[in-house]
Amino acid sequence: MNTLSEFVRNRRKSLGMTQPELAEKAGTGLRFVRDLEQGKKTLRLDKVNQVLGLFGYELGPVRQEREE
Amino acid sequence: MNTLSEFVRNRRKSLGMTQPELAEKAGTGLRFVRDLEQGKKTLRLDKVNQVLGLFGYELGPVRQEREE
DNA sequence: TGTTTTTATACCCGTTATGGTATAATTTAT
DNA sequence: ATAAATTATACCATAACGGGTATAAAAACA
Repeated sequence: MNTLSEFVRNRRKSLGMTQPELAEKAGTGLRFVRDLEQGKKTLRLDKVNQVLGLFGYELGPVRQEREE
Repeated sequence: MNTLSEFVRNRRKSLGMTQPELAEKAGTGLRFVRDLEQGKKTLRLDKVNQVLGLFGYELGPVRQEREE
């Protein structure tokens, strides 16, 4: 389904972090981290990259996944 | 450098489309397509995906490129 | 079971992305 | 070279993202 939100949540948990901790380290608001993990589609690119950067990742074009 | 903007521009040109044509097919504004190809960092995720979808792509987490 | 921690939802509000339009700059073609 | 097509830049208006806060729900734990 939504690989991005799942990716963030899995990475965060595998590092033993809470949402507030992730938001603090990424320099974003807590609300944003929650929207991200909830699969909100209208997020801003730079904010998402702030979070992914903590994991050594960033947003880039990938082949479309099958929709659900 | 900015793989996303380069990706869009290359795909668009390889399909022989102009920016207005791409915007029209993607259902976004022309200004957005221009911002995208210019490497604007604060774009909205869903809008970028509207464009990438035309090429069978979408945004997803990828390993970070060297910033240089 | 009850308590604590974590996550989800709801609200207000400042900031800003987007779309549209117009104009300038650049590229391409003749 | 000039002319046409394409792309870049600038401005305005509206919608909505993100931050903050408070509360509710859920999960984790003893």
